[in-house]
Amino acid sequence: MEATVPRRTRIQQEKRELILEAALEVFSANGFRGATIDQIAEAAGMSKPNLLYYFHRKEDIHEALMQRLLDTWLAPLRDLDDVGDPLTELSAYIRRKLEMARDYPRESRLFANEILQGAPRIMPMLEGELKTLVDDKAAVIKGWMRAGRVAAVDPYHLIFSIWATTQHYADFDVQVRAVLGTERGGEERFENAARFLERLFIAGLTPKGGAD
Amino acid sequence: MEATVPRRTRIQQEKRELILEAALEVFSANGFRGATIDQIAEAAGMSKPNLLYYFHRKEDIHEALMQRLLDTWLAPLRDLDDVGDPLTELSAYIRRKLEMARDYPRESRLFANEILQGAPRIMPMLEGELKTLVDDKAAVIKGWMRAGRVAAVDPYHLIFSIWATTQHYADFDVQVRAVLGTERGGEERFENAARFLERLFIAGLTPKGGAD
DNA sequence: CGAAATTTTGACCGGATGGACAAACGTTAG
DNA sequence: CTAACGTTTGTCCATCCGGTCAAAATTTCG
Repeated sequence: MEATVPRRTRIQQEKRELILEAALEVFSANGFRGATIDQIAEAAGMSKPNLLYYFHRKEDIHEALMQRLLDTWLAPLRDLDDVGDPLTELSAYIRRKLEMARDYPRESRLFANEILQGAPRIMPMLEGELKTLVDDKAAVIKGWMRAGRVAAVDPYHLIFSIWATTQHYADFDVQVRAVLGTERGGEERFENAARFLERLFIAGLTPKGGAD
Repeated sequence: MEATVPRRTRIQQEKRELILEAALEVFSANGFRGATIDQIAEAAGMSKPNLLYYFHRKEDIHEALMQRLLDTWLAPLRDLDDVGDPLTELSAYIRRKLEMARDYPRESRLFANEILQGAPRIMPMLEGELKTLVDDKAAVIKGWMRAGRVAAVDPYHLIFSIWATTQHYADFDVQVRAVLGTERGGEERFENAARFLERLFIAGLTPKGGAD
């Protein structure tokens, strides 16, 4: 009797890992339908039947990828904590999200692809886990607002705008680069973005005088 | 001798229109590779060979769609004008962009799909027409900043963040709905978003005291 | 070593899909 | 009426792609 998820051998573990890494590359660049099993197999350095020995269906790969990514992806929001200075806490959240867009653009695009297509494969997670988490954190932010420590705005749309602005640098990367050009579009664009976003949100969230 | 783009008959005009409308629906929902000519033909109420009589290749449809959409899509930014109050001007821009996300979500998703895949078919436009336009408007905004009429921030990232936040409500619509739930996710979500975004950007752009 | 279990692969299948084509249909004008 | 032109469709083809299968290669373990 083993644990709930007993990956057989060490080879299985490694090969599944290899496949998921390759699949992340291919899915994020081409979307689910645009990606082919052959592409993933080649990127993973194995034959198609061999890949299908580890994941029986294309959708299984995608599902496994999603499952693992959701935790990583939502971690920054989970870490948004009630203790500490609200503005510092929110600043840190924005910075972490932007760092994730910079360091894990494939993950961001994978999600974006899935959502754009109507989230056919992760809708239950959106309505369940994600909604619960956001409701929870929105309540935390609302608490700060009631205490006058943060300007009173809609916490849901605040979270949406943080997602949108940060993930933009991963999802729309080619557009950002094209517009900034070769000189201004180097790696320093993330620092400039960080500076801008920090300023934008801090200004928008700093409570007015001593109202309420 | 006709004009540069002489659509032969009136029937041709109408049918091409019909096809592009259907293609917008199908491409925006499934992406380029995910969309099939059969789907588009069915949505347009004609047979596949008939459709191919008007557009010889699938890519031709996509290209025609893009061409026509770019003008509409960039119109709000083009209208950003040097005259008038800067904050009012920028507010109007944000509002118009959000209205477009509400009224033309398919167009937004079509672009998002294309950019996400690396913009293989519109890269020249991004580096040419789009970059020129943004450079132009960034200069206008910079002028406002030099005059102390708007807080000094990076105008490029300002534009990116306006794009990101507004288009988010079209591109990530299902996620927004899922998180807001059935009650808060009705049509009033756009009004709430407008209120929030207006406040966020106005706060971020209002110049400090009377510095400089 | 050698049998059993695991892993890998070449060959193949069926359905989907982009596209070609010629024949049929309709419309217009002499 | 009928020739000419524009439009529509049924049929077909080649390729791609997800997935199967049996056999071969490799690893594991007694």
